Amino acid sequence: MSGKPDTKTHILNVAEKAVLEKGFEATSIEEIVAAVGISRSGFFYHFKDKNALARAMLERYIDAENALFDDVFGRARELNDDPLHAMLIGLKLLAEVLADLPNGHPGCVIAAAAYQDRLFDRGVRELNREAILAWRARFRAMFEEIAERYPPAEPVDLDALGDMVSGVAEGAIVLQKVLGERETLAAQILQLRTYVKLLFSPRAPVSA
Amino acid sequence: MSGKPDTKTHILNVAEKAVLEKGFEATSIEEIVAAVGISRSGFFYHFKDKNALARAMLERYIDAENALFDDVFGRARELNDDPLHAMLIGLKLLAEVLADLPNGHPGCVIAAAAYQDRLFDRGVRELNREAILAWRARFRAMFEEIAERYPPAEPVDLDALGDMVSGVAEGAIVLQKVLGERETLAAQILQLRTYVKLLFSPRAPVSA
DNA sequence: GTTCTCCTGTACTGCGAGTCCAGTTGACAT
DNA sequence: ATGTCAACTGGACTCGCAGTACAGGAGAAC
Repeated sequence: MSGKPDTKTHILNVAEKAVLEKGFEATSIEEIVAAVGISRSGFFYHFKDKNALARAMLERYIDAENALFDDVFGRARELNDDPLHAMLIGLKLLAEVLADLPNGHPGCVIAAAAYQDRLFDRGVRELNREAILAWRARFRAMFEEIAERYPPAEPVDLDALGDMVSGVAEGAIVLQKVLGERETLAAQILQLRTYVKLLFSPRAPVSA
Repeated sequence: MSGKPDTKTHILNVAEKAVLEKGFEATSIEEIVAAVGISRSGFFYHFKDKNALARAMLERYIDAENALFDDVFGRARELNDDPLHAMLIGLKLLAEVLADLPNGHPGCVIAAAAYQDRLFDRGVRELNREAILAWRARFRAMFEEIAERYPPAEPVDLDALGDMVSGVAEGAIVLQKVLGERETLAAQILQLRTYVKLLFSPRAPVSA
């Protein structure tokens, strides 16, 4: 396919890689344009400033994550129409996909932005917020459907449960980055899967 | 007590607050010394460079977290000698402590460092790594003791379960920062508590 | 052959990190 | 009283990077 991505996409590719490796501030425009093979002026032609770059990166990242979730949980639902089983399959697929990434998940642009807050304008922060809320809503809806059919073993706040998917992933990415391990993210997703399984699987207490 | 912390501590206090609000790079030495009321030269008298500041902040943060865990899980164990119940009490206490922080948890220096990697030298990264591994070991040991007495309902990787405590906390802090909510961190810790409860509580399948 | 998009090149401002170093101030020691 | 040491101040400097300004070029599209 694309032997040549357009320059703007090329910049985003290079920038994303560098930012996830080193942090946003630590990535200079100088090195980005060197890697892309354009001039500094060329960069500023495409992006007003670094803030615009951050915004574009975030938008792209959020879209990609949404597409990944659509794909994984869509496929899972096709495999099994039961909402609980679909969720469990989806989480397993997700863990597999994340484990198969060549160098482990590179990190989350959302968290990167969260920890370098002041660099970004309100728009960027708002974008970030909306993405997290959308994921909460997405997973909450899925858990609601499950909870209707399978009463949870413990009382549970479905918003918190929805947040847990993004939260566990974010946290695991941090751990993975710090530890330099490749398996951590998948392992944590599988822990979450076990939780969901236990929470919604039919069972009876051992004692009356 | 301390009407006057010494200057070095004062710098660390001011810097930690600023860094967690804005990110490390976005915090200038200029504004730190202005807030502390010393000169730039005064700053460099105490810290060789910003890296030294980061290292000192990390060390302090890790020590404080360890002290918090010692306190919370120590108290929990005093309240109940059963390892599972102590863990459940400890997680509840932890959620309460974190929820009671005035402005929510300010963020995690570990994650902040993880996402601004290149700024720091190997020593800082190693420090970070050791802290995460120490927490893994700490919680793993607690879960091992629990698993001996209460066979887990699902096969579980105890390292991953140990990591989950720091991981869920890290992830929740990110969510909380992005969402601007105060309850997220406590809610996520309570989700983890529910997972632990379900995983280790005695039960029997509903059908033969 | 004009116009538009996508650049290049140069030259500039301004900020913040980090260095160097000379000098000050107050406490404490002898 | 004298010396000395830790904890600073102040000023001057270098360097790297973000961002601005603007003039101009190369190629496709009409």
